[in-house]
Amino acid sequence: MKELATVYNPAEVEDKWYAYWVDHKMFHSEPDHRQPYTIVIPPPNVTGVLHMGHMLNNTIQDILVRRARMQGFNALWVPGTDHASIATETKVIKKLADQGIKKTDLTREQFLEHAWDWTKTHGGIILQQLRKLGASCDWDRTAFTMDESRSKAVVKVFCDLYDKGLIYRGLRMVNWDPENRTAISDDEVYFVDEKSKLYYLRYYLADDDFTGETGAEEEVVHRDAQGRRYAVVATTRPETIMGDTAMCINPKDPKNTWLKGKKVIVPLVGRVVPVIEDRYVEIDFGTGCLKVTPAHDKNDNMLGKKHNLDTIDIFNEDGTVSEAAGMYVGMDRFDCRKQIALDLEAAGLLEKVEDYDNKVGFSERTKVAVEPRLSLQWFVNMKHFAEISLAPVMDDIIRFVPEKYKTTYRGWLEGIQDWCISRQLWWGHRIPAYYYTEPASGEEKFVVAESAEAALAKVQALPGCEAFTAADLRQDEGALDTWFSSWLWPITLFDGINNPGNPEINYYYPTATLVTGPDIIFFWVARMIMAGYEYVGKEPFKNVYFTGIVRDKLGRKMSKQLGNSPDPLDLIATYGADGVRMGMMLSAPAGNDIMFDDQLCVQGRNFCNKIWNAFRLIKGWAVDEAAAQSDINRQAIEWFDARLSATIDEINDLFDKFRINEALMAVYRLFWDEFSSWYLEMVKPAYGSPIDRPTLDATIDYFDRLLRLLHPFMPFITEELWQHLAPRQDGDTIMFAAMPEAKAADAQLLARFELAKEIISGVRAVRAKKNIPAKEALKLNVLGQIPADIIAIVSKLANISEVDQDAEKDVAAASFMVGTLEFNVPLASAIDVDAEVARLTKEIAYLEGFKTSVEKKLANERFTANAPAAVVETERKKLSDILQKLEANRATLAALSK
RNA sequence: GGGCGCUUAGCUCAGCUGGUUUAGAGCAUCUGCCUUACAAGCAGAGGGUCGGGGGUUCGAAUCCCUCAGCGCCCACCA
Repeated sequence: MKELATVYNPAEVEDKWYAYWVDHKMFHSEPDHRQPYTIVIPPPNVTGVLHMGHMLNNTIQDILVRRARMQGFNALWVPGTDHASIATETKVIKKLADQGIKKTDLTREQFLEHAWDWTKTHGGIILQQLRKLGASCDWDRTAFTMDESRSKAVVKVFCDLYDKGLIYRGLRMVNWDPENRTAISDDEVYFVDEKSKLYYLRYYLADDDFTGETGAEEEVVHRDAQGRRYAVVATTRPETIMGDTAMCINPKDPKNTWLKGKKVIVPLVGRVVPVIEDRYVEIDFGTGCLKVTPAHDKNDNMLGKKHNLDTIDIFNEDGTVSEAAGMYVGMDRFDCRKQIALDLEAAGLLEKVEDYDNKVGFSERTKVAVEPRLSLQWFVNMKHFAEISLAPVMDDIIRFVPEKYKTTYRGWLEGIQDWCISRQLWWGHRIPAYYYTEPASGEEKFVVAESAEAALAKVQALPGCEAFTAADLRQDEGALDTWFSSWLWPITLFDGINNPGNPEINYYYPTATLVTGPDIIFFWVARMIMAGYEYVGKEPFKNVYFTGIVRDKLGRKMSKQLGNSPDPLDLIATYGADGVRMGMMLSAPAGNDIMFDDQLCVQGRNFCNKIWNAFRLIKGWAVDEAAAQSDINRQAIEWFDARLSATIDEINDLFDKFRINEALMAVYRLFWDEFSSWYLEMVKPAYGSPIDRPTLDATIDYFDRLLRLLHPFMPFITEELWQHLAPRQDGDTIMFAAMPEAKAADAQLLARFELAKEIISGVRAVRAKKNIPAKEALKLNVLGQIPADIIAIVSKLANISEVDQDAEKDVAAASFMVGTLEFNVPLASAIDVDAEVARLTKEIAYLEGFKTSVEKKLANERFTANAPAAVVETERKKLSDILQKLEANRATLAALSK
């Protein structure tokens, strides 16, 4: 290896090693005799670009999969993309609009051609970006939710569920997105608090039979100047009055009793509608009168069904007013609201307008206000699926990390609604339902089949339909919800639907861990569990690790509008992929949002540099084959061996708990503090001197093991250094080097070294305080005894020329204590008596306070009687230690004061 | 409206089946060092009484109640 720069340059190594891994197919997996460890990527939108959320998510997956690979598992991480029906279709429509093309001007085939073009142009960019991050995906297996294999499976599942009676078609109130002109599921709607208006409208009594006599009802009846009676209805949506087919009151509402059995006139529209009674109406809201528009409100629809009301759909698919409304035809719903308010006002039918805070549902994709709309859609009956998917999560067969999401999951399953899976979109899996006209009745009927041919065969088998041709069948125009393909992802990646029980699905399924955000726990996680049990009979994954949301350091969600989201590729260019990965992981406990700050990447980059320089040091050592190993070196090796084992235990435990950020911190400290600051300083030969062979070999071995521990977190720098640490051959890689395992660590040995470290720090503190250069050797007096086998190490690292055990107190010396042991450092210059006195006085005051609290505790009979013996014993030990320390400090103080 | 979670050093977080020397880590800060691995560094130091209040207990950051603030999820009040 050539001369190494003092600063690590990631740009020089990252692409090189990624290409090496790919060229050697090191990410590729085939079933074999080893235990599998499978991760399926949450497929990003095919036309998406990498954002910080992906960075976090994929870094975690890569860490898990690389670690498993090194632990001897047959690790596989399958990549792929999602066709993202609505999102992609929206983008394509927008792009076409820029070219002056309207979707409605195109045929389905023409539109799909544009969509595929778009997909091919922008598709997979994100997968290229993942390579920069170091993602060790098996690219040979890259899948797409709309490729042939996945599409076939989706259709097969649809037909299967239909045959099982779990999919049905029905006229239902759905959430309608007028922008994309499609139904969307409940989960794709988000609610926003809006300052809106509450309009109070007059509904005059039809056939007012008022005789002029006033009765008890007088005070609650509204009359206009002519004495005509009317009811007042409060609504936020006056534009829907054309769809009113009733007015509803609560039968127990005393102030509206006079309306019972009456008919009222819908303002402006002039339609006479009945007053119905239903307990659903809140007496205290508004006037207690509710206008009922069965076509445009979920609850009104429920009322309509219950009371047999007409349903008048007054909106077109795009949210404009329809012919059926009879007025304002063609006007946009929101323009109509403004206009109708003006017209009502002019007609004297608007009582008043109040400010009102309410929630409005918006389409997640198009950000357009959702319109409740009655339409024929396809649904999955979820009751069955809820039943098969609850227990495995509650019983931890599928483990959720963090656990709190089990509650969320249960809550959703318990209140589950049928899943609307049809979308009036073209980009997606087309619904395999085929319509035909039944000759006998002239009614439209349909069959569900996996192909047009199969559908035709089915129809031809029906009486009177024998002569049907393909031209007599018309396939459903709609497509399926994207999640209807995603929920099969862990199965279809191994062809488990088309080819059940094949060797791949048997081997790789169930997968190990799913890493995803809690925002799609219902959309995706829950449904994969359902599909897993339905189609494989087994859980799709054993663990689900929910990541948090990546926020900026001010806690704001990263967004394009705010411009607070860094470009991941820029970050990688600046800090290196390893540095960025580390920055992401340093503050990412499972399920907690992470406050991302470039500073974290700086820390990651600095750590790379630290590793780099430790390597430079070791590689720079000359070896003396004949030299004997010193005691210091032998002890340092023994100690680090124990230290390493203890940390490996800790790391394993942390990984079991998915506390990955803490595992990283443990390796970080192991490398930086224990290895670099302590171990290397212990064995480092004097400048220009060679090192002995056994120590060099041991050090290289430790470095190798540390690189392996670090590799899942920082794949590039570890591969680079591992390659140069020892002679390697083409095809060698740290990726498959075994993850170091722990041996039993000698606790006493570790304790002895902790004491040595504290003594060394004590001496260094004296130096710092007295401004004594490190080069100047000092003498150390121990007022007692320290283990003989740490003397040499203390001497080397603290630059001590002589250690005097059982020494007498030296008043002129600087002193410090480690535990109850006192140390004196004789100084050439006089010590600062005033400063020492002040220090000791402070220390004594502290110990006195401490002593009092412990004594109080021990004097309490109820404490000594009730507390466990061990606890009382530690309190006694505490007290005796305090007394010893007090005595030592007091003696020093007394001597100084003489 | 219901449910869940959070509030510990300047920042981000551990600790919370109550007791392990009157709370730990990383970063940041301060002081001194360009000591031939690393100034993207080395050595040393300071800093919190655990959101407020009440309770249980011999003993509480750790359990209970309550108040306040923050966040998330679910829900058909027009």
